[in-house]
Amino acid sequence: MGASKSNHFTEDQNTFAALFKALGHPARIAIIQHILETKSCICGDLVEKFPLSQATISQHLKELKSANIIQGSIEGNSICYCLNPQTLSTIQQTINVFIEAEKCRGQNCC
Amino acid sequence: MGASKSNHFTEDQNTFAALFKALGHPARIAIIQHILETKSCICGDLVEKFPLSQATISQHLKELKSANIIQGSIEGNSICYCLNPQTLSTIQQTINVFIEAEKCRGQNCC
DNA sequence: ATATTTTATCGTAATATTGCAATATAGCAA
DNA sequence: TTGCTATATTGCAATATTACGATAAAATAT
Repeated sequence: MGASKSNHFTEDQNTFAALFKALGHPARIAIIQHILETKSCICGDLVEKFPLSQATISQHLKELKSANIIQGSIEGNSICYCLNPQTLSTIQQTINVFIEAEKCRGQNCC
Repeated sequence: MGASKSNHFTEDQNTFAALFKALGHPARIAIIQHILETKSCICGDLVEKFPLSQATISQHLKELKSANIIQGSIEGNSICYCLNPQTLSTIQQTINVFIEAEKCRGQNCC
């Protein structure tokens, strides 16, 4: 026991959970904010900006990338990561669905 | 090492990460969807609906509650959990800020 | 080719999460 | 009170995540 029983849930439930999970770490939120503030996101910049090792930053970038939240392209001999607007939109829609459903729910019991 | 270095990040970054983290498990997404679909959310219902033990369900409810995503009120000798619209709204706003900033960013490098 | 720079991966340790059985707690019913 | 029902908590095992040093890999520069 201890392993997540993801096979007992729907594909959507697993997909949404994976997206939110990828956002569920302050370093990864900070990385996203850094991408938004500066034009590019080069791993080395983050290493200077945050008190995390290069290996750790690289790992967080990998997680954001495998969740399709960011995408990278080679730029010189470094890599530029950018946000993937489509994935952000998917996350936005998920939250919107929750909020709309909540509005249509009528009187809550609490 | 291994502990999250949350003290090195801003309060906002930690707050947002905590909210997303709470949504980062398929069972917790499923619980939210169940609350939205049915009028009430009583722990026992979830135990019947999902292949998880009562202890596990209770633990997931506790996490959603401590993230302020749901709130509970006593109903007979069971407890009714409802969504907290304010917290959903906070999450929505966070995503919206990301998307707006991305739109204003101009040409991406990737 | 060799050195330099930049990012990725490996190996490992510390900590956190997930899940459940067992038990505790709280409210209701009789 | 005693018993019943519903949820919470505790304790523990299995797995996952976080972090970093060391090293590898890939591209550029000399």
